[in-house]
Amino acid sequence: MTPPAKTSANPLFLRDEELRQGIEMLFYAYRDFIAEPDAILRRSGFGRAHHRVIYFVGRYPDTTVSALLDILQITKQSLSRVLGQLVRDGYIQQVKGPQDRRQRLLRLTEKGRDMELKLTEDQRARFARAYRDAGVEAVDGFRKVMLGLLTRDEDRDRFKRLDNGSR
Amino acid sequence: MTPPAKTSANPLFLRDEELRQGIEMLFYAYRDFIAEPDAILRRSGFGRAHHRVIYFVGRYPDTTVSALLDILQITKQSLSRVLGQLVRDGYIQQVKGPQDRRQRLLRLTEKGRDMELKLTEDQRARFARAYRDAGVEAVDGFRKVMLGLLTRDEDRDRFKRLDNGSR
DNA sequence: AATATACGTCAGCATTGTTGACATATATCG
DNA sequence: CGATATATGTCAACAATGCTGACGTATATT
Repeated sequence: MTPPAKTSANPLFLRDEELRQGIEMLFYAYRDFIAEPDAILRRSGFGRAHHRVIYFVGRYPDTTVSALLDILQITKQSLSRVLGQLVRDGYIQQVKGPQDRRQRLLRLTEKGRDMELKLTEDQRARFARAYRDAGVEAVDGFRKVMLGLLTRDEDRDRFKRLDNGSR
Repeated sequence: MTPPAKTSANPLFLRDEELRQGIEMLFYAYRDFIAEPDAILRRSGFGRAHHRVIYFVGRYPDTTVSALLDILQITKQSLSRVLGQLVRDGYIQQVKGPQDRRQRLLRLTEKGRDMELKLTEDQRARFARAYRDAGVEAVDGFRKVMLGLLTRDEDRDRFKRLDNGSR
């Protein structure tokens, strides 16, 4: 009838400690991950939301507004504000969908591409270093856990196995 | 003199693809990670910033304001706003530091503890599921990579190896 | 022809970050 | 002891980015 004790001999406590470490690692990693882009954006008069839009438009050229909304999980009004600025300032170009002419397909301009590379430079370097130091096996474990954290299968599907063609 | 081609035979492209998948996994994981707490907070009239304060005060009882600022990496004015609300609403209690009486040591009240558990319930369940599905080896890799992503050694030091006492 | 969908827009509000300035209590140093 | 540094708090203004609600237009589908 005694409550679970918080000692290292208690497996329930160990488990909670492990889970909380995960929570915190995610917090710290994300905090550090956005620090450098945020500083760059600040100097350019933009914010984190602009970065996300630039990133995913660069990643999925000719994507639709709906698809972008589904990725970002924000309202169209929130997206509209930053997207409008990026279009007006010449970072993103909109073209009517060839099949469905209601769509506005999004793509980066040269200027947008330059900005995208500048913004993700630190983030890519950060992953390059972490991956290199941890080793391929650890990277595989990292991916497994990260995918397990996601809510939707459709998001997991975005990460098809990397193939180096050596078959 | 040809530029690097974006084909699956090109190792540079493969590498960039791998790094970008890392970037995106972090984005999606974080997005999903905060969705449920955000919804709860919204109903309680709080925001994400309140969650972070409640979480870390719960994690490090009797921590100082400075230590909390160092974790959150925000200004004291930003912290002050949410911390003040949490103290006024009875979630957090402040006591003068016994050694250094300039300090205001922070700890959760019963009410604060309840809220903390409610807020992290989904996050802990999320990690429990991801860890279980991925396996212990993957978890180890996950931790290695996550720690590699951090900027500061002092943050890495927060994650001492888990010890199950079986030595 | 009616209805649904894709997208845009205006307006207002809340949260959360910032900078800058200033105040108080307490600790430390010379 | 007196000067200085540190820990914390506070007021004010501003910017970015979420949200809800309402309404409008163009195009596709039924």
